[in-house]
Amino acid sequence: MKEVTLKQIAENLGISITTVSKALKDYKDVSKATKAAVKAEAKRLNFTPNSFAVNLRTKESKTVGLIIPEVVHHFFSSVINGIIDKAEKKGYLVIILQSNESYKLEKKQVELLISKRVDGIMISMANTTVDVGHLNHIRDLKIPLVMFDKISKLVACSKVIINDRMAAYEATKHLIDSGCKRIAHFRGALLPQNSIDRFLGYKKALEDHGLTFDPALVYICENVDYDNGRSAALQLIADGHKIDGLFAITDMAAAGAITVFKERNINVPDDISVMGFSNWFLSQAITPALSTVDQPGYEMGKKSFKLLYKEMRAKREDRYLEPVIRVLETKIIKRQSTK
Amino acid sequence: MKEVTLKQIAENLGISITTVSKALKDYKDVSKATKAAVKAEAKRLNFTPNSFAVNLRTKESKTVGLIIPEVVHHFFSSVINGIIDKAEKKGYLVIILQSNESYKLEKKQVELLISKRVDGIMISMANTTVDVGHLNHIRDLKIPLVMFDKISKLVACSKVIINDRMAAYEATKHLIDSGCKRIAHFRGALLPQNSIDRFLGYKKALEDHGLTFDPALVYICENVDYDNGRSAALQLIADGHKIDGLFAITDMAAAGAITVFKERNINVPDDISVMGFSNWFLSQAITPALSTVDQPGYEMGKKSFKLLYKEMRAKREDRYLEPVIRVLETKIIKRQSTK
DNA sequence: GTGACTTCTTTCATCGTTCCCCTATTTTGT
DNA sequence: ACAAAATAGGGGAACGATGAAAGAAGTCAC
Repeated sequence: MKEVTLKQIAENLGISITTVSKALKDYKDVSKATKAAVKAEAKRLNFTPNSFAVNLRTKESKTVGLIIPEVVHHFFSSVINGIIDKAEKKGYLVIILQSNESYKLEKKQVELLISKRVDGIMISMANTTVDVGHLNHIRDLKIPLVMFDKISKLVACSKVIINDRMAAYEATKHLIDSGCKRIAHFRGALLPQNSIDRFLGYKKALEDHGLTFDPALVYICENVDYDNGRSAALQLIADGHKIDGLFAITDMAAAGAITVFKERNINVPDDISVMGFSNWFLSQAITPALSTVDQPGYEMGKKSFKLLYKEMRAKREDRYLEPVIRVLETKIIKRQSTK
Repeated sequence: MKEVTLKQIAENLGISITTVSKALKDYKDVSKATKAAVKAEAKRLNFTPNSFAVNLRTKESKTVGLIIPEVVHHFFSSVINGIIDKAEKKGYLVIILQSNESYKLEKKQVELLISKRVDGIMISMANTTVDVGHLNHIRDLKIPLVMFDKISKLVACSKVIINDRMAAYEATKHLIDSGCKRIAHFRGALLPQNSIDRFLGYKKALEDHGLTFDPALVYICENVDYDNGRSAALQLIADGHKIDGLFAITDMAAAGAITVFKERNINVPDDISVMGFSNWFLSQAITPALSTVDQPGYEMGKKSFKLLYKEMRAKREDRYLEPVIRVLETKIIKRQSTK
């Protein structure tokens, strides 16, 4: 039960280790006969190169790291899907870490990936991350880095995002187009940029279409989940606001609100039209089916890896690549929760 | 911009590489003074051991592989969550691959992980996997292996599962207890054992409670998703069966069925009570909220890694560990879709 | 003074590949 | 026929860390 190594094969065939190595990699300076013999013996012994040794020599591990806030999340798991699909095709494996929205953990994980010497890193920032020193550290070490979705302008690396502001603008416009005059907004916490951008898009859409923006109609959902949506909706009702439209920052929050409306016999969409954001499974399964903004998670994952891959290749060839920013298309999905 | 190595530190301090190595690992045979000097210099230069070299020497990478059918899936992403949380605490990283329910891909991925020399492998089988040669190959190589959820009896390794049969029995019993007399079942495809087990649990519950099992009331959902649930429900109605209960193999399928029932003005739970399986987000967000079986994904992930960890430790110490099977508790979650 | 012991440090061999740089041998050109 | 070039293969030093074993230096006892 010994490990099969190049040495083993070389001894069996009475040739040098070098020749075996070259033969297996189809170097031109080995004769066909030798190559054939080596390959046959390698197959016979079921030889697989020791990747630890290869890593050490080549200084590459064909492994990339991915840090995301949460795994159990429709959008992020779609991104993971896109990343590992694409990565596998290019011969890369993906190590996944989740920051649980914690800056401290995120920082530690970055260091961990660096010490593991992954060939590249992809990250979507935790909400609580304000200092980006750890991310710039990655750049300082010349490790390829790509950020997606939750990014920071303070890090000069390639990024893949959607235009949150425009998407929110379109979502709000859809509500306006369908006749809504007083539109509330359930926004996220103050920190992640996406939450701000979506809010700004909402506000801009109102202003551009002759509706006055009323800050009282904006509610904050700390975790943008189902329960948050419920409580914001309850608060909205308790506050006695008469609205005919709601744009919620996530589908979960929208779903929570819809449940509350149903409980209170408020008809969706006749009394209040509701727009969500993300297009999770959920949105088609609830009643009424939720109109929402499709956020292309899988595409984002694929694109992110693609950019990372280019950077890794450039690095290998000692080239420098100017960071690029890719903005992916979103689209409005009209279902039954809007007219 | 050179890499910092032991050699570097040794030269700076005018001592040998070995001493540096030992000092950093707190070997007892290095003087305190030297240790302090080495540590100071290491910190000053920001030294991190080259993990490639360490891997090669120690023949360990502190990395484990995980193969699952799908990432974008509430249950599996919960398992991932449990695994990487636990793994990280023990200093292990997790490489995730998804088989997309394909046997061919799964097999390739197993070989890939073996060639990458991960310290252990965790897997939940693809539905289409019947031959388990690739899994036994893992065992032959003495690589620690743990299977979870979708397992095979033909592989002698540790496993973490739920008792699908009993859980389905309990779910069906809940329907019976709430007064249902004619209970339909939306089952999964023929292949994965879970699907069979749940079906058997359903059948047994009927028989044990004096209800006759009617094969005509069992519908097959190929992908057990929302659309499958819808079409099965439509078929059920078209077939003209009068039922007062439905046990669907997944929450998604149950949600699809409920939508159809609502469209046809069939009241849930008054006319038909519905039970799902898994307890996804979804189940609390739809109307009526879905009664279901809670499947502890996070726990399963944690437990699986724990078992793998034990095996990896045993291997390092050249001990042999008898495979164990852990059966996790499920519980019935009563919501509004059942009486 | 010499053997026996500590205590600290170095030497050396490895892990398994890769790749630069040689040496033979054969082929080609003129 | 002989220099130049092409072909085939081998030697051996890395890569960076580890650890068994040997060496050096100092301490102590009798």
